[in-house]
Amino acid sequence: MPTPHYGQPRYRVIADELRTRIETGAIPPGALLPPESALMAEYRASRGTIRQAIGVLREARLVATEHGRGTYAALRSSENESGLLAGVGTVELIRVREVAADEDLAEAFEVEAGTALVERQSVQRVGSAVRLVKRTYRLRGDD
Amino acid sequence: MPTPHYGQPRYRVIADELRTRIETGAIPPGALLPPESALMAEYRASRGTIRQAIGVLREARLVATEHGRGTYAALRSSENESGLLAGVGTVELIRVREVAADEDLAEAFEVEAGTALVERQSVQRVGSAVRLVKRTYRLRGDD
DNA sequence: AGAAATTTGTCCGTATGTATC
DNA sequence: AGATACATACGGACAAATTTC
Repeated sequence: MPTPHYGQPRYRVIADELRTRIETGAIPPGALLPPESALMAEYRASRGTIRQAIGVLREARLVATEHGRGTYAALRSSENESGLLAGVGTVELIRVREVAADEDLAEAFEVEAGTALVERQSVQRVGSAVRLVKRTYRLRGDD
Repeated sequence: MPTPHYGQPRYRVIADELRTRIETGAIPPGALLPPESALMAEYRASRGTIRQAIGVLREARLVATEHGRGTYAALRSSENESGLLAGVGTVELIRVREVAADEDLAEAFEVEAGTALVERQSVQRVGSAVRLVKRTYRLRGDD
């Protein structure tokens, strides 16, 4: 199979399909997703494509992956596992994730509430103390 | 070379090296990074690895890529501090209000959830369309 | 305790399509 | 038209963490 990207790329289609499985409970919270090898067979896609699809879900914090174990559907309470405290710089990007637009954001972007937005959170430190937290929101279409 | 290393994936090492070049001014703001082919030769890495490294910097908004052009070092002074895209469109402060800290914010500021924070929301427009919404959070009385 | 199997992580090389200069 | 760069997709390989036998 060469590379026809008509419309949606395959990894996005696969990501959406897996997202639906998680959101409908076909894959319950905390459960393991099928291993990459199984998804390769099911979707007849290469491993790279499967991993790219899972990467989309991971960025959206819908799944979490552990080396040697597998990829789990996220638990609702495991939201604050960012734990990126390495930088000494003044501004540090903490995370990027997809969130559903609340009413305010939906009104600003003129979309329906619940539309997926990309949220970036960063913190500004003075010494070790957090001075400010910044969250920016963009449409998924990007810049 | 099969796959040496570990301790740090190659693409992260390359990303860190490029980040240093940008932050030290070896690659000045707005300047083009070397093309992928040059980085491939310099680091003896495959294209995918180079692109992955650049992807890390792009996500952190340290660089920006343009189709058919190349990858530029970001204009740190105006772009990184504000989180906005330099010089594009108009910025308008929408509102200031007090909100209760959610779990993420409480953890960042090292206070209890529910502590009052000052939230400022502003939007960046290009024409009439909203490009980006920014929300900043500070402790009350901290400016 | 140890070896094998499973699963994810990373890297390589290649190929095709698309967009811009 | 040609060069450059990006997006997507494939296949193969070895490394590392975990589980299973």
